[in-house]
Amino acid sequence: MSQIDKSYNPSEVEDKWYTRWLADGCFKPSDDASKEAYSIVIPPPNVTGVLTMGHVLNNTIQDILIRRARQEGKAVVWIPGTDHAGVATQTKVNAVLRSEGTSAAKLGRERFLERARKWRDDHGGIIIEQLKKLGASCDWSRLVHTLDDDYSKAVLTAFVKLFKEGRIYRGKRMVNWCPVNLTALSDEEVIMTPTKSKLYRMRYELVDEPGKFLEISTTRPETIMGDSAVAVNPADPRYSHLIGRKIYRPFPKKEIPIIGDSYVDMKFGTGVLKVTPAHDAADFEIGQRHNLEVIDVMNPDGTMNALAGPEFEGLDRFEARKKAVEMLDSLGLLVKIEDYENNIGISERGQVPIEPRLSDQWFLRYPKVDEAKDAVSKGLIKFWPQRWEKVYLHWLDNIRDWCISRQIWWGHRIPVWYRKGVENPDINNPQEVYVGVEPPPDPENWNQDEDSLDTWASSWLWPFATMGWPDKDAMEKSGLSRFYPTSDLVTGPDIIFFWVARMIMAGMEFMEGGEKDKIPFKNVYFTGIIRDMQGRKMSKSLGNSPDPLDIIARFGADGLRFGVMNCAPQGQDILFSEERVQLGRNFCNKLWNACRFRQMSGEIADNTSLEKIVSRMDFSKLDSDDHALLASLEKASQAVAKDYASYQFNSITQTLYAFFWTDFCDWYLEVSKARMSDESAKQTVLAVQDLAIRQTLLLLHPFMPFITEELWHSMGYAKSESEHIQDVSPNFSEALASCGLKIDQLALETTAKMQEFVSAARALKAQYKLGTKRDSKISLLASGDGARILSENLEKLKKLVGAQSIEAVSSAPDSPAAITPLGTVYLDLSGAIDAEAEKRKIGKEREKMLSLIASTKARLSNEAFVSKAPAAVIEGAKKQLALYEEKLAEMDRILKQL
RNA sequence: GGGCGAUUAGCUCAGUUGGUUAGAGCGUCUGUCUUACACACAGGAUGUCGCAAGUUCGAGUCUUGCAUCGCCCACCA
Repeated sequence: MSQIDKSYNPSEVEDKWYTRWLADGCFKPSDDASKEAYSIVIPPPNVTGVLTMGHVLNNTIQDILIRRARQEGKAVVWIPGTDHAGVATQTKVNAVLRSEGTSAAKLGRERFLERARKWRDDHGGIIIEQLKKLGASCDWSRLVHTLDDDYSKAVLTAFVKLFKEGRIYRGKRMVNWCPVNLTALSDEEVIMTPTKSKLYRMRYELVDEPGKFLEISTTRPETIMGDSAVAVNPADPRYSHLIGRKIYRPFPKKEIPIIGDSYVDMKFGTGVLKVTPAHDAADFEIGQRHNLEVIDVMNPDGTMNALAGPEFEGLDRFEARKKAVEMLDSLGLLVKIEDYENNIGISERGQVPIEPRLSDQWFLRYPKVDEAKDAVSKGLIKFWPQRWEKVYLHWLDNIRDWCISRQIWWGHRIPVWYRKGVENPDINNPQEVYVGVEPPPDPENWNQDEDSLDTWASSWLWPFATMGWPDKDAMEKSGLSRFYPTSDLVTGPDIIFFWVARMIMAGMEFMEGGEKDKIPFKNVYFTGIIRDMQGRKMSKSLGNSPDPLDIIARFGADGLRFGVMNCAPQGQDILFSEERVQLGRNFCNKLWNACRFRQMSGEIADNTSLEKIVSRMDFSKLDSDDHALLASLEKASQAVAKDYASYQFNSITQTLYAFFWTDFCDWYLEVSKARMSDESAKQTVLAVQDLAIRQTLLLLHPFMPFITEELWHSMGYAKSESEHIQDVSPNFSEALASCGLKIDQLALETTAKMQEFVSAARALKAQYKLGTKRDSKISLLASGDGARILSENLEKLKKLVGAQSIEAVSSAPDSPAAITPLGTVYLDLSGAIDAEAEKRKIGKEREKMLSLIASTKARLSNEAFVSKAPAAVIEGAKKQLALYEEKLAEMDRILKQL
């Protein structure tokens, strides 16, 4: 053991221990088959991303769970990995290429992928190093990336299986098209955003009745050219007679039918809807019902094509909108323009409005939907907080097929090959379409599908594909049978559909055994979202997103972790500011200095086990403060265990903070200062300190791994250089009991009384500006067991109050007074008492006391209360009243004397 | 339109089965380098617990309604 430094230097300590932990293999699971398994798979961050506060929150929670499980002696593994983030990465690489004056199209698929891989390797893995700085104790030897060969094989295996089951199909459907990234997106990747726009009222002329018009409202005049009908509700008396007649589409001018469809809302706008099957999902369905022509007037990039007419061709869709309005106006067909707010679907990646677009895509009919619902509703998988169950079930109840194909190259290419030279190959004919994990044996005769898979169609396999699935040997090697299902999943509710729900379905679909063996995890803890103090989401553009690495450099990883966890109630959003971290940093410093004080107080004896420390105590020297401290610590340990069971992390930090700062440092260490001058008690007091610090370090370790490990060693708790705090059980009560140390719970009461006494005496001194004087003369007119407590604890109390003497007196001196549980305390001012001030003070307290007595009396004389309330409550009220009356009498006595 | 969450001290939040005088951190005011820690210590000030009704002997806590803020879901042009 070594003398510790004057101030805590986190960066030095953190680097030292992280290196040691890696070298000692601390993050690898135990092979001991008798140990209970505990596992977590990390939500894979984007491989080219950097650490955000969201990651800090999420991974700190996982690390806490993981480290606590290690302390409990489980075989623990936390599997790390990264995600290839298809569209996001391809977008970034495209931008790089653009800046170099080239493009993906110019490079071609192979060269583009080469380039993207290089970009990934150059920028990738930063986040992994950052997670290490945070202290994340992942088993890094298991690092998985979704584009690794083995993982890719899992993705393709899943595809092929689902294809063979008939769950994957290809079809021409309306999809969400991103005109920036030129790919289809799933419904979940579209963010509905209220947007200020315009509602254009225009009029179309009836063909058989020139001069007669129908008024129609639209927000998208640029799609007029794609109109193939006008629809009204058949039940609408205003228009039903028009059904079957024709109307002119203004440009390109053409006769189109008026149709009746009950989809049309009679109450909206004019009750007349223009139908553009190629550019609106609802219109497409109407078109299907009425066999309407589908006129696609746009290019994939959102510019207008030749079908839109020569005035429009080549124009961007928003330019085309302006142009269309101008044309309507000049034709006299524009009735009015209103301001209007509507929901527009925005591409999550491209940040532009998506375009409903008809295209050939691959879809998945989700497997095992009912099983996935049951797993959660029956409690096989528990959600924390539970309310997310509703959200989850609602989504599954309304689930629609998943568009899994993306028109990008960065990802898993769809494992489907079409025989060369076959027009419209039949997907069910193996002669014409080959589907397999391995390419066809004669690749020269086939063309592979150009699309790749949605990234989530790879990450939904994460809990088992990271454990070697589908390869039997790899599964054996990584211990799938042992670590799957995983224990806990920690993630944000924003990806409950993207990821959580899909993983559950994937587990049910691909894993074997009973439903209990198939589920991917037993608990899902949903974190809140980290926001700034104004409640805004953190974002790069707002510049309100602090760099966690910078915070770690200034406050230490432990301070960051503790500060974040301290303000993270279960599932509520977190308003983050640096002050939170200061709290954590300050707590580290408190811990550090308490240990320093312990070291300065006396040589550290054998601290290598709880039993050894207890054996150093002379039980007869234990006084009420020792008992109270240990009782309080026992309570804290139990509260912590209970909070882990319900994932109440902020409650744990609060419990430990309060115990250590208030009970241990503010009271016990101060008390120790007086007691340690008594040589006969000193060793026992030091042993109690050692015991309390040891237990605090153990309980704190999951939250603050670095400083606790450092102190574990420097305070001599480690049995050897190679023992780590993560391997030591945090169990306290049973361990104490087995050492024969019985804790007197009643001591808590005695200590509480002394604390109140000290507090009151100090306040009295402060009132007379004597707060800093150490030589005050104090008298106590004792009540109850006050005299005994005073005499037994005289030295301590003198030191704590800052008194030269505390004398028990039998009659009240003429001095300022305060009422305490030990009796009435008097401060000797040698006659310099300010009688008026005293009267005011006591008078104020007396007022309060009178109202308390009145309300308690009223309660007790209430027939209904006395007859219905439980006996204990009534008894409590009576006791209370007696106490109040006693105090009142004492106040009256003091006032009279004044 | 449907669902969920929040509303407690100047700020951010605890308050888990309804039961003594509602707590913490930060901030603020006063004093202090008191043999660990000024990232600290001691003391003080600050609350009709969003509003209204109800249940109950008793409500910050349970019920209903309302208000404000936030989030999620939903094909009204």
